Amino acid sequence: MTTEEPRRQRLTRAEAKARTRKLLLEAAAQTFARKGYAGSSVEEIAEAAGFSIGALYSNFGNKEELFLELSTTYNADRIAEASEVLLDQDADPVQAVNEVSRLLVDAADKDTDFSLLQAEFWLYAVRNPQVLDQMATRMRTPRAALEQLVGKSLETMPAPAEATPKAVATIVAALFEGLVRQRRIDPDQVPEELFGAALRWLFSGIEVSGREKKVAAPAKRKPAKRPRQG
Amino acid sequence: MTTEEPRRQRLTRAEAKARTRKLLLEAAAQTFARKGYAGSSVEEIAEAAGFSIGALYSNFGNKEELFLELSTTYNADRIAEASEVLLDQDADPVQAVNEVSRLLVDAADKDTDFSLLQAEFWLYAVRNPQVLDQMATRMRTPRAALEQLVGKSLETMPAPAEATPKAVATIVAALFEGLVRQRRIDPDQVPEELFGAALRWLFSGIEVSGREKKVAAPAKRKPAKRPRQG
DNA sequence: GTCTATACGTCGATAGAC
DNA sequence: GTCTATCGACGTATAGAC
Repeated sequence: MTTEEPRRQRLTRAEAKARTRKLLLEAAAQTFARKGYAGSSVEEIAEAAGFSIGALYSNFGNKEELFLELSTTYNADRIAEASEVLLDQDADPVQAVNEVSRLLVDAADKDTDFSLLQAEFWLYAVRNPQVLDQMATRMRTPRAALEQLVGKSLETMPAPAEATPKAVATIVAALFEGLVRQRRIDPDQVPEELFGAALRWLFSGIEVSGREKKVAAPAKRKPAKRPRQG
Repeated sequence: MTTEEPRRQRLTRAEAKARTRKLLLEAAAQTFARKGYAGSSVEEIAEAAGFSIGALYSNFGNKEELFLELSTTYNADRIAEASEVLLDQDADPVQAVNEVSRLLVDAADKDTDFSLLQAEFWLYAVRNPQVLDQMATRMRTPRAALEQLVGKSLETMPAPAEATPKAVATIVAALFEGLVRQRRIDPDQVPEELFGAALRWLFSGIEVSGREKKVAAPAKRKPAKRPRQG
């Protein structure tokens, strides 16, 4: 056994490095969240992962590349989870929005690093225009999922023309983000129910606005909907 | 003239220092916004203000104290302006909310440092619990002003019991903050009208929710309102 | 009250051993 | 592929001249 050829002991060669990368990225997430990008040293990150500085530079070009790769993979992971949940809702679309918001609040409370990292990513992007485009692009997938969910809700009501899925999705996302942030400063001021209440009021308001204007010029709607299920 | 006693040339002694402090704080705001707290050096700040490192340390204990004082004075200034505008509205409370949101969007677009600094303050506060309390305290004044404005709007409609001024003010603040942030990443996705639209829908939704429940148990209200004006 | 010079530490990144 | 040792640059904060 011990004299076996080193060609593939277990599949160690490539996998060991992948494992190191993963551990380094997790340590980076923790460290960047706690100390910020500029406030975190590569030594700190490497130590938190149980490796040395050399191992870090063997896996990432430099500190900035590590940070940018984290901003990609970290969000990609969350988005994968969230998108599944968002699109897997068969129940009332309106109720689904409520449930989703509940799930997101839970996640935000448990994963205390999340909002900190998002703030770091946002700051970095705003300060580095070329990264800003990347971030806008990455946000497109989860945003599309949210738009789809919101769109389904809007179809159940006589929404006004201004209440496009895109516009309402933007409002919902902003609302959520803002409330999570406020909640970190003063949890008592932002109880869990507030998320659901805000969404209910928002959609109720959209509905009555649509009703007041009667049927608000639905001419642009494509008639070819529900390609399945019929 | 030149041999005159130096007791008070103009009132220079105290005022010169105050002027230096002010210039340093302005330079600090700019630098912290552009580079972040940890990413900014005291030398950079001092240079931007046209002074030396020594002058900075002569006016502030250290980098952290400069940052914390900035977080106080900077917000105090904005709050003073905003509060005036918020409480000076004699028009329709509902319309006033719209106008205020318009003003705030304008301010956010012009003062590009604002949201960056707010993000820095928020991150610093979340990472330093003792500072978090200070921040929560400082936010009380502007929050009270917003609550008052929101409260006036709510009095004009049959709002449900859950729609307290405090709760709705929290939602409005979160909405605004979230939209401003989104707008920095992708301005096209967050047009100016979206702020007003979101607020109209929100308040419309609150109104119909209150109407559906008829008069929603206003038992908790203290009868001793309007101590003046009667 | 402000400036110049400097002490002292830390950080990012590299080179070479294993 | 990872670790240890180290270099050069930069950062905070202080001391003393003016």
